[in-house]
Amino acid sequence: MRMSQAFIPTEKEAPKDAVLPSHIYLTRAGFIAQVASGLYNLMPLGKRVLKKIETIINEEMARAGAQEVELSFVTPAELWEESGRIEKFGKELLRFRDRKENLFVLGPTHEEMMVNLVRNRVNSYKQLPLNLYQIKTKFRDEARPRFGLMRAREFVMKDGYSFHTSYEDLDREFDAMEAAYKRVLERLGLDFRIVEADSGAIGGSGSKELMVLADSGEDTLAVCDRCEYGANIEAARRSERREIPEAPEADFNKFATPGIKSIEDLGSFFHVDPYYTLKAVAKRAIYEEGDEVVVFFLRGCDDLQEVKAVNACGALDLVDVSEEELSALGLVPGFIGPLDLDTVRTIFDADVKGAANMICGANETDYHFVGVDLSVLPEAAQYAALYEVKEGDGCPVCDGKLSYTKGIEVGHIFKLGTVYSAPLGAQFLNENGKAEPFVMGTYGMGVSRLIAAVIEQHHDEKGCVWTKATAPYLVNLMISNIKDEEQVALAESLYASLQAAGVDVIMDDRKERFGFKAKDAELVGYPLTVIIGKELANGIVQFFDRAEDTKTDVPSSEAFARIMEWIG
RNA sequence: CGGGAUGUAGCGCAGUAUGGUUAGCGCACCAAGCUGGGGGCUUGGGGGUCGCUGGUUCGAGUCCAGUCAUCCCGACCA
Repeated sequence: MRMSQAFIPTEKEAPKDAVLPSHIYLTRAGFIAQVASGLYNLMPLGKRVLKKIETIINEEMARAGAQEVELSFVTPAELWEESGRIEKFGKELLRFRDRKENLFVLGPTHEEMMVNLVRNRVNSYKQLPLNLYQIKTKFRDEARPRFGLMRAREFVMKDGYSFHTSYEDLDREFDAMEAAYKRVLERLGLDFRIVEADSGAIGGSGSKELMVLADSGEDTLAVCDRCEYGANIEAARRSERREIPEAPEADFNKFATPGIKSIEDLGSFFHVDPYYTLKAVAKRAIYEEGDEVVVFFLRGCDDLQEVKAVNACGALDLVDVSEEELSALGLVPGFIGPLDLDTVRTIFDADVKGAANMICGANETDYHFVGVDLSVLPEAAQYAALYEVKEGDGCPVCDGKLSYTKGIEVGHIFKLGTVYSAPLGAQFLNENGKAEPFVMGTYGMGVSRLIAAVIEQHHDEKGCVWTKATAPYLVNLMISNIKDEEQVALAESLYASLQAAGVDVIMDDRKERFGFKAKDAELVGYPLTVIIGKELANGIVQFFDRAEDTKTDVPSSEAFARIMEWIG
């Protein structure tokens, strides 16, 4: 491409609405242009990057034996009613009627559509397993689109679905997809982590997220400093505690604790480690039908992880409860304890099961119990992991320590089982001629989000720094002075040779000054800019490596060979 | 959906408090010339329903009401 003819509208100033580096630079460098909230046009450079990512995904999917399809973007609402998700997805589903008044939705994800495609077409175990995917525009009417391509309403996603006769076979495919996704991200040149994730209300036995590590990531991850373990904070686990504080000596007793409501105060009042105090967190659990107050108990040194709490009580959501509501249930905020507490549902963190020497609220204003042995709790008490992992906690798989980092979720794979196939009646006949629902897996990857993720991870104060695999053009031939015939001649010759060699090359043949072109090259972020300028008089051109931010002199006669060598 | 802010040329902004010539500035754009290694200079140009609707007024970018849009914080996010 000749830059003099290219549509690459770069801008000196960032749009005032942009906050994230990816949003700022992709806009300034002429990759994307916003149309409305959460809607973006991709300009030529943006489209080229998208295609590169798509190509890599397609190659890895082909290698993994998945087949590409393309499902219609507009999907009949009946399918969503059939699966029951039309309510669940709520306002994120953009609905509309056609001229015959039939209701449709713009697909936010395509489980229903894919199951619908396969059911009644695949009806024998002999036709399984099957892995179908597409790379397609999706639409989710997000309550709050933001961060440019990172959280847009319309976006491009690779979504794959696999169909199996058994959970064992699903496990095999799940692992294969994890490996394939890993290769995709490695090829893109990204620093990432595959982490354990919350499966959400959908359930399923396994769920992993692919996280590109970047400070601007919206997810908090707990990662091990020694091994590969990583998990979304919502699902993170830790090893058994090794250092248990010395236990306070006290017989069971009721103690006056005037005004001592917080764990911190309680600890200093009794001079005990918060480990031996019992924290009570009351929430209102919202169910599909009805709601109730649930009190979660955990050690004072731990904090409640809300997603784990939601899963533990099977609620759709947890909301805060007012002190008045608690009082109405006979609960005394600041003094809530588990003993003889039968007016509300309670759930205990597994770590307090059978704990002794505990201090807990007495369900009476200004009183706590000391020397409590929680083995007195009824057999039927519910225990679950409720704690949130903290930095410094032990890794659950090795001797390492966990620390927090931020990640951008660019992929999510999980084992669906029969969650969709059963309600949608998608079945096959097994070896015994008996009908069974497909066992399914689903594998998503945010393709347009990956464009932003690359820049979040690879940029500096001057602009984008594309990786070799994602760059819109790998090599930029910059003619310093377009009036210099010698410079033009060399550039033209290199341009032709590189094109013939199949290299993605662009030539800056604009009638602009050196500085302008240099700034532009840095902003757009071509991995290699070959500066053909005044040094050519001495037989020298310069290689500007964007990622390394270095300039290297190269004899002009060796330019082509050295470019090919640089590409590798 | 709660809280906050902003809409003036393609982009970034001033002007609005206290209504009053022809609505300004920088960048970008067009023309000519100079310049040619870090977004260069000079001269001359083009480009505006001041988000929209209604109201107050002799007169509204400016005041009032409504409305739409966009962004930020939070809630939400298979």
